Amino acid sequence: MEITLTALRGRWTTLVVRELLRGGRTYTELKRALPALSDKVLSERLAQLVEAGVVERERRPGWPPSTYYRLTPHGERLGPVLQALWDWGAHRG
Amino acid sequence: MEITLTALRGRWTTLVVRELLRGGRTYTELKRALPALSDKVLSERLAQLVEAGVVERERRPGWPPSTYYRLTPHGERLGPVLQALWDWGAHRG
DNA sequence: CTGTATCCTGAACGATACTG
DNA sequence: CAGTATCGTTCAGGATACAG
Repeated sequence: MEITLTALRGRWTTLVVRELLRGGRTYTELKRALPALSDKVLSERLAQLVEAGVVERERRPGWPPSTYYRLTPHGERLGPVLQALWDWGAHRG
Repeated sequence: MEITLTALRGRWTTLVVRELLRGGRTYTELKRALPALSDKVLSERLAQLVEAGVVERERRPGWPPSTYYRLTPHGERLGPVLQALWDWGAHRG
């Protein structure tokens, strides 16, 4: 379970995952969807998620340069779990 | 969902909740169960959880002084959610 | 026993500038 | 376009001392 804490640590990490749960995205698309994140933070979170095996990174050849991010199968399995977490938060206690 | 992030923010928060999912605990019992946490961190996390409506605090009269912590109904509902998170982490994918 | 006060470290964040 | 470099800020956390 320490694993989970390491994989999802960071204030913005789950929001990046949420964006990718809706489908693969390029760097620019993620940036537009999450304007609150600086380039630095977005890059750091993506690298962390790749390292954790949650996200897969694919450089695309051609011009303009493009990098595509998508969830791995492991990352996809995070969907219902995070949904449950958010539902809990939306619920008045 | 920002609510969830605020309520559970902090590296140790979910571990404190996990301990309380097994039943109410006094401060000393929590401290023994989570020896990695300094008094300061344990107090801070408990105060944060009380503030978030996840945990209930009850001072008990008599000697020695004692304070009892237990999950609120809202906190109890966190059980299966966190379990799912930990299961995800335990699963190599 | 159940905390609070103080001081310090390190991680995450934020803003701006710059490169392949 | 997709980042890295740099610098400053903020905040969770660790250690120790002390108080109600």
